[in-house]
Amino acid sequence: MVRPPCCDKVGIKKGPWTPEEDIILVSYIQEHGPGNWRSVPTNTGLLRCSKSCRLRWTNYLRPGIKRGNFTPHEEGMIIHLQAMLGNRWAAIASYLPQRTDNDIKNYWNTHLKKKIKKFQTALDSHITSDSSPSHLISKSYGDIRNSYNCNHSSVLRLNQSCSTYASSTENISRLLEGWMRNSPKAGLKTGQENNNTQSTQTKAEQESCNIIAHDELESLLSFENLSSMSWEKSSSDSLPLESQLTPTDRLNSMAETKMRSDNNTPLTFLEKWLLDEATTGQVEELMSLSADPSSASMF
DNA sequence: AACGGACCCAACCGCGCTCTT
DNA sequence: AAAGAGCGCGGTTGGGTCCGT
Repeated sequence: MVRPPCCDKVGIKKGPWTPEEDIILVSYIQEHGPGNWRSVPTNTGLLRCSKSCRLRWTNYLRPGIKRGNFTPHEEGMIIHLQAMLGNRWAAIASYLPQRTDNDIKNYWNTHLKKKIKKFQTALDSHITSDSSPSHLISKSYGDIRNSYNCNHSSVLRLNQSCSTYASSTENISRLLEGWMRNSPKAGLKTGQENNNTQSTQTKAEQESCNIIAHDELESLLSFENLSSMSWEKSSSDSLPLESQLTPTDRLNSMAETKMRSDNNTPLTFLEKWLLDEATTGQVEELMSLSADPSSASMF
């Protein structure tokens, strides 16, 4: 079936979205809700194809999106889910409701892939010289679990507090803020400003965060390489179906799953892992653990 | 200050799936 | 059952920014 790309039509605009376009799109979606993308350009007068509108909404304007500054916990989740699911970014993103698949994909391609490659090289050379003591492996496993528990808790909090359109208003106000500055590059700046608004971290702080993340990554991957293979398949087998759910559906599903677990109904290993909140209180301990170079380094 | 390469990310492209007619 | 339309997903790219020289 050969179809001309919708964006090839004459009069369809390409390139970066302007704040004006963003406001039009957000206003329209606030009024009519997301969906029926075909009608969006027609009804709004936007010179964009439906696909472009959908992408702009889902990857940028949608409420509740967190941009930049991936936490070590998020990194851990992405790395592990990627190992289980492969490059199924939408499925991975469904476990991180605040993140878009595009964001995760970009982060993977620009940061994590390199880190893993670098680490793999180090691991290869390490394996040839020495083997990892088992107590360190199990400690590492505990770290990852805590990491997930922390993230899961925050996800649940997000779900409880997330008010879709209130948050969208916040997006618009941020857009307007950028627009009012009337910069010649306002359209391109918006994203950066959103980033900056949400993050007060300095470059140095981000760097130090990256170091922590890398330490955690190392312990994570040591587990990945040495301990996870046996359950990987059974876990992933159950995931594709779940991945079709929206983040909200998933959270509800996870809550239900937790209830099932209370009734001793079998869970997948991943579900158990994600939902076991018995050690949630150890999150702070984990954070100090992650920041402590002596505890993070296995080598 | 100027330049060039590296990096990052928003946006686009193309494929495949699902739903409708 | 077949064709077309709409949508979602993953891969890729263009251009802006950062950073070292």
